[in-house]
Amino acid sequence: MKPRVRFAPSPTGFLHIGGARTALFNWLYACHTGGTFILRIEDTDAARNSQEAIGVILDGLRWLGLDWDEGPITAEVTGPSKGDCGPYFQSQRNAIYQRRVEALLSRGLAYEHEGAVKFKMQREPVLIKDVVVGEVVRKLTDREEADPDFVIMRSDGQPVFHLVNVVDDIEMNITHVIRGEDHLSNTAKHIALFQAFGVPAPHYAHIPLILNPDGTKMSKRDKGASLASYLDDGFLPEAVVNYLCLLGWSPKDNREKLSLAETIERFDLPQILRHNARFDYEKLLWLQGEYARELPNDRFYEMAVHAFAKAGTDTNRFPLDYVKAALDTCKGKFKTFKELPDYAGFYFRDQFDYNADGAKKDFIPENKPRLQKLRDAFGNIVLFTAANLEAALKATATELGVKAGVLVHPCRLAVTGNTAGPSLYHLLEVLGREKALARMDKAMGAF
RNA sequence: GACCCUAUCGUCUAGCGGUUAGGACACCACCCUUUCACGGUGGCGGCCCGGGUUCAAGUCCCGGUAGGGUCGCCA
Repeated sequence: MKPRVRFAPSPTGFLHIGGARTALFNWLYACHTGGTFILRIEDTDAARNSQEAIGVILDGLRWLGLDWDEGPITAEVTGPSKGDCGPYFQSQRNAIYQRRVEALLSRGLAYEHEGAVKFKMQREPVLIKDVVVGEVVRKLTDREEADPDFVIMRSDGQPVFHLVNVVDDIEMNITHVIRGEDHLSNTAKHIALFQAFGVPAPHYAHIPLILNPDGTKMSKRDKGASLASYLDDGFLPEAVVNYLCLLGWSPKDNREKLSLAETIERFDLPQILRHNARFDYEKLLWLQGEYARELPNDRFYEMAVHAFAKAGTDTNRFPLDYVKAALDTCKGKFKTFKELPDYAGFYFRDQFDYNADGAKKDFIPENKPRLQKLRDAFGNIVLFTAANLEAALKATATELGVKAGVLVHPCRLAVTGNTAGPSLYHLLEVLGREKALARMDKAMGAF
């Protein structure tokens, strides 16, 4: 029988990076084994569910490219779905839970208590066989010792997580439960429930958690906790996926950058690490740079234009050839697309401030006549190309008896306002004679 | 408080009883270079502590310590 795995998030309004990694590992395992990946929405807590919150989950998974074989198609709880085990929203499966609870009740395995229904939990330790962690003997805690039973249906008739989780795993024929290690202790309850229903428990694989850089638990508020923040910050999903694969799993051959196909090929449950991992933003940034550099041009332009639009710059007001030429000078020189509007904004506006440190260093009296001479040399160029600009600048430098850098720095600052940026000669060519010379003229007034 | 999991450079990791403990990110230096980035070379830096077992322990066992998780009519 082919594995059937599921990602079962609850709609809290955001998708945690750790949840995304759990989804990824489930998806990878399904792909690796030719199994089925199911998306089930655990929206039993009516108080904090909303269609928007569900949309966040679907959008996040789609952005990462984690397509599901069974589950909802839209964020609408009564909307269409794919697969034969629906509904895939737990809020729509109440009759099923009701029947299961009644079955336990009638067999004396559960009982009513203050309007709620409690499950009769065994007092003996439970053996959890985990593919990742190994065999774990879970004893009762002191509080559980006092009352080992737990609520499976609230007094308002709504079922509780432990119950619905197990019932749906049974109903949906889940063979492998791959989830965060925060569920390991609860697994004893789940195993007891499976026994009560007379169904063998699935295989369990509890994966380590993702922690903050300082080792503390990564909660909602922490930087980088939300998957959506990576989309907002202009990361590439393939970089995020690649990075997430490296947290708690390793290809073991000293490689970091892996294609999805290779990862699917190599991924398996037993080699998942047992210890938690801290999130390293710098390493993600490095992978982002790796993927950004080799982005196909069409996608690069699309993302770049979008990044500018988001920053309030409509690049469509400029000729397409100009935009593309401008972007070509930037490719591979920045990492996240969020950086781009600052990096190359000078192509799309004539008003900008000069970098203060740069101005202090380069806009000094002795550079003014030099910049004037360079401006004149540029003005005499017939074809305003990078090669000709470079030749003119170097000739001018020789004539003045200075190194090229002496002219390069003030010139860059004059035409871009920045001390760093694309290749000077290429950006001048793209900018064109008129703008380039005008900006140099204007800068000389700032000395 | 109880129960469970974990422990290799700052971080992510390789390691499966015998290694000069390897790689990546970050950091530092140098090279390349008009800036930045890329690339190249080199460097810094680690087996949590204490007991065992063994000819031999990062690797196995026990204890400690530290970190994380769980014990809800949240999921």
